[in-house]
Amino acid sequence: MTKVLTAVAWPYANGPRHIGHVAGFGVPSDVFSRYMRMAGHDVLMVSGTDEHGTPILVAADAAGVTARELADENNRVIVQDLHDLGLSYDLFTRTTTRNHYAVAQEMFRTVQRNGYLVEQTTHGAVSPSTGRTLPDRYIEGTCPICGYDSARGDQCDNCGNQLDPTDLIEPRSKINGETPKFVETQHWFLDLPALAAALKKWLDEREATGLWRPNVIRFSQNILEEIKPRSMTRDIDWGIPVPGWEDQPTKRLYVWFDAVIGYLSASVEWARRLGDADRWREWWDDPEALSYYFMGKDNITFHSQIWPAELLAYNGKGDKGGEPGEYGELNLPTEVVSSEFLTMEGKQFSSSRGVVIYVRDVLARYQPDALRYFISAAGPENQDSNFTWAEFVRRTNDELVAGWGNLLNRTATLIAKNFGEIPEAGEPTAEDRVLLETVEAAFTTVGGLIERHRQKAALAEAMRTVAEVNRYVSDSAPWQLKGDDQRARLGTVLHVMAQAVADCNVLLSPFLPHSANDVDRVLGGVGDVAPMPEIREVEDLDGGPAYPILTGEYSAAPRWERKPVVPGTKVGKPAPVFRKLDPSVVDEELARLQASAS
RNA sequence: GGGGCGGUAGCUCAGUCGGUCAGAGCAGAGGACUCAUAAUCCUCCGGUCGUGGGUUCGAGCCCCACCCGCCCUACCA
Repeated sequence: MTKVLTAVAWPYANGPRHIGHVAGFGVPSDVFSRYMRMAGHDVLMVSGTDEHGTPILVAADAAGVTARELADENNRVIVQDLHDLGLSYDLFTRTTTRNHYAVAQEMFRTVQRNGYLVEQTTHGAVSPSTGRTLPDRYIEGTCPICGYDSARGDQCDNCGNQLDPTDLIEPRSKINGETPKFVETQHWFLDLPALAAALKKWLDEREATGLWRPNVIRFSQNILEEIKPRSMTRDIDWGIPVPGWEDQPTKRLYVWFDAVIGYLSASVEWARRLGDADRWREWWDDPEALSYYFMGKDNITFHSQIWPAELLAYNGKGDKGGEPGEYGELNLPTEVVSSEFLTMEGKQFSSSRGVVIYVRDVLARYQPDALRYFISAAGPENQDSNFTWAEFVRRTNDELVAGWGNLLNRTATLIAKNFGEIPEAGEPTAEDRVLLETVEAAFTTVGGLIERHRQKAALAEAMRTVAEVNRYVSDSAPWQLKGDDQRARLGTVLHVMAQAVADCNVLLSPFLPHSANDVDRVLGGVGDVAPMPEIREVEDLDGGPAYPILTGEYSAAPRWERKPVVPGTKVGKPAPVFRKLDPSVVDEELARLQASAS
């Protein structure tokens, strides 16, 4: 049994999340975790909402609420979405807990003590009215190169040149239009160059495993070449106070410095809530433990450079040496599993332009497993992929309903009509044996593919197995086995079908957990194939405000192997598990999209 | 500008060590069956693997150039 940390990207709480987000980190991390648990590993799956940073402040100002109020609201929406999708977090928390503040500050202090945080004077833009940092992207003005009047501080969208905000002619704040003030300001910089050699060594070792996706390892190695110190504090009054700068309430930790620490702080919180406060160390301090980080490609920098750099600095493993802090020597990521981007009807998702489908809107109208199926079958695993409603309807109707759902129905109906319970198997024929061997072999192939993060291939293999069973049913034609003299053969065929369907259900359960439980009930079980997360309202462990978490008890998941069906189990006439979609939903959804985009 | 990814059947995509690798699903045509949410099963149709060179006994696969699309470029997260 291996300790496996599934570290899932933290959804940013400036609004509800769209299906591109859950396609990138949510569903793949859950499929992986569910499978690894079934394969006998000790999985700890953690995440939470990321709630600091400028965009949340800006959104809160626009809504006339405080940043905390906005974060509270979006945290709830996101928790509900992830719950409804059936994502099996051991703990889904948030970055505004006191526990997280304490862990982030401990990391900062130790990294600082080890010498990897250096104070530097820099200049940046601030808003004169609020004193807050104005990030480059929040400044616009006239491009000095092409004269475009809405160039951003970091780049001109018209001519594509990279800019410095001080280059802009007549710069103005995108937030309130005022003229930014360029000031000198002190910040703590993470000394990445002092960690570059250690980072390179770690990346080279990771590359040598051959397991990382080519895009990810190449990109990670590439950005190492132009490594520079990077500021880990900001002029902002929303975020985690900077240790040693408590007297300066407008200086806070950079949101990314603390967000990645969430993986550690959530593990700590999980252990504390379990009443076994040091339990998290089994995933973090034991070099044998494995850790997999799931995210979209825009997060690679932070997971294959910033976070490992923080860990190396904390461990005292850079050029400047040092000693680990109270958390001990922490494990660096085993694998950064980044996905690419999902596009929406051929266009990039954009909340501001209305090119977006929110998770909750999909879940309000369609089954969660229909979305999970689409994402698993056609998601942006190794390259960008496109979501279209037509394809969503087709995948649901032709593959989920017509392929898998129909196999279940014909099996259950035949059993219900002829026996009312799963019959005993008689002497198997060669065909029976071949089918059962084929299905059983799929545990190895599908499992191996999931383990190597090739979920599209894994699901395709599972669905190919479903097709094999459908073929067996057609070839065996149990509906033609009518006389008393054929009753024993009929029983055997139906027994084999029941076994094969039960096996397929286990194979599909990491992808389709909700329906896996429904399928189990159709076959006379109690629906305990795929444990589900629950939302729980909890007190902050250290006296902060209460909040909802996502957690669950997943140890009851079945093993990743054949579980023999039990003859005599009652099977009644089935009700469909999967809902077929009317083709008209394509036009309805496209009209909806059109309306929101205009 | 720099870096990266992709361009394979009408559509969506597999093809991980250069040697049955020219594939799957859908769409289209025909047939079988009737247990099943008109689902299922079988057969057929279908490609100059972006373009042009090169390496090799042999190239979707390796090298070079070019065309097209997308992404990243680190003070958005």
